[in-house]
Amino acid sequence: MSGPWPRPSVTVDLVIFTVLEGALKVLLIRRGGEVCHGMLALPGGFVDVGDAGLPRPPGQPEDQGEDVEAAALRELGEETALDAALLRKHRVHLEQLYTFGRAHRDPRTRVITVAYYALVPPELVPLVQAGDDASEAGWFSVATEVPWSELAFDHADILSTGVARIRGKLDYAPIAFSLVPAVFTASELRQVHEAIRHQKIDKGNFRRRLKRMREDGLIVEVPGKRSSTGRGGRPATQYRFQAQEDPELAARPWPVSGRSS
Amino acid sequence: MSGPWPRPSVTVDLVIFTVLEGALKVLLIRRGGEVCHGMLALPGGFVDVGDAGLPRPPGQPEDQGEDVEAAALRELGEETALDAALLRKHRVHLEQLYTFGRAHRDPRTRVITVAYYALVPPELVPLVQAGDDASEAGWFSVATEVPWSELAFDHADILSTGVARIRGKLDYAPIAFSLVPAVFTASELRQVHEAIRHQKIDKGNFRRRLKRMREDGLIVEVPGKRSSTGRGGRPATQYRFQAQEDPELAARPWPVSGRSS
DNA sequence: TCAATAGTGTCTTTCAGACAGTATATA
DNA sequence: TATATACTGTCTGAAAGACACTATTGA
Repeated sequence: MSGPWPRPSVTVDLVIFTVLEGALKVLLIRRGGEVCHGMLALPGGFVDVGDAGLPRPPGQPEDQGEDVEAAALRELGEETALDAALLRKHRVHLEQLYTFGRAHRDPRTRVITVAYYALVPPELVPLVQAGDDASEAGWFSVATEVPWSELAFDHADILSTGVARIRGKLDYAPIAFSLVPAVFTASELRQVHEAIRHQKIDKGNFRRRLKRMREDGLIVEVPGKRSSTGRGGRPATQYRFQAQEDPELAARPWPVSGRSS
Repeated sequence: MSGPWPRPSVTVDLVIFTVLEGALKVLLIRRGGEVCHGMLALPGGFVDVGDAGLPRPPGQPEDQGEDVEAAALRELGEETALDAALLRKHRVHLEQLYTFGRAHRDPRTRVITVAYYALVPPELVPLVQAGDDASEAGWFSVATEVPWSELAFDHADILSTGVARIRGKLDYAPIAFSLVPAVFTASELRQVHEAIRHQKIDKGNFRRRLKRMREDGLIVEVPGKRSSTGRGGRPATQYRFQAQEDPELAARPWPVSGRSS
């Protein structure tokens, strides 16, 4: 029922975001392969599925390879040249975005891709070595620099979906905290919101939200003040994100009914 | 780079919801296969990928099979015994949920599954023939009847994700309209909201939301009144959902910069 | 008449947007 | 001093929750 049947290739593609100079940016690499040669593309690669579906001696169990999530994490490390410890330490956020499975989205062979997005804090950006092959690539401002019509395959769709996703979640999920330094000021957090929404936000109103976050224990004040810009002005209070226990862990929609036997 | 490599199997699994007797229900089928025999499972099946990855005469193009989305739609038709025309006519909602790609989630071979959820209006439920093989199966109340520990594979995770998704989208997406008859009363729509959220909603406050929907052109009044229950009481005003042009069609996050050449 | 359902109105709280004003730093 | 940034307060309106009330049907 599942052995000798034809199977698709499965890849992961990554929409890696950061915020630099007040602008939302995405990491793109220059393609070298046969197809879409020279175009810009999202980083990605094949999911390691071991020897799945290949003939093997009877009795030997199949090596099923890595989780799709693990493949995304591995690719993130490879494409940015950041090791797993750094990614963890700086709480780089990685989340599944959508699966793109149109036939012929890759003309060579059937490829289904599971897209993820990642949020890289600006402090890590100088360490990122985009693309092992060191070809022309790097961070592109989503608003002004991404050459939408020059993106390979359906990567423009994937990128659009990624931007829409972080915009949609910005107001109710801790998206922005993954795009500021570990210790941040109100202005820095606001500028990240402005970059993602691509519009100005009222200072006073944003402070009110910050105040609620503090009351809710979502952020805590950090001793010491710091000028956000360095170019003068009154120094700002600093904050730190206070990670909550993951609400998804308690996620069985209703009490388990259990087996009566 | 993509020919002779091992590939995973890819399936679609469906979380098919309806609301019956004031309760959110999901369609489960009794498994007959070798693995997880006798357990309950979400309906699903393999994505047709043509002859992808198989050896073929040089020069002959690969048959890449069907889109993943098309596979989900096809499975929905097969598992419910509803034809495509009926699904369209009754605006059955089908949307990608999440992709589950843990290694060993199926012990036989590496299987990555793209989960979709579907919303079936109650008027269609009597026509649904659950499972071609006609084994014991059917609609289970998510709150009281689903035997979570007896679900095959990781289908409990998939179902949980589906319930969480429609709950999260209930207040800002037209989820509920796909779970009432084409012409509905305020009470009927409210009961669908109550079933999904699994708690009572104040009549008056819900009416206020309905009023706004009418002002926004989201719903329109239908002439004629009808008692919701049939057991007496004052007859209710009827409404009809007014489909909007899909906002996702205008979705390029920023103006296309275009090629300068 | 009662029971059941439909529908209205009001009070309160929360929160966002707009905007004016004050406070503290550097040059 | 001027300028830049940080921070506070106030007015308004939109919307949700709680709850009391009236209206119209069938039995």
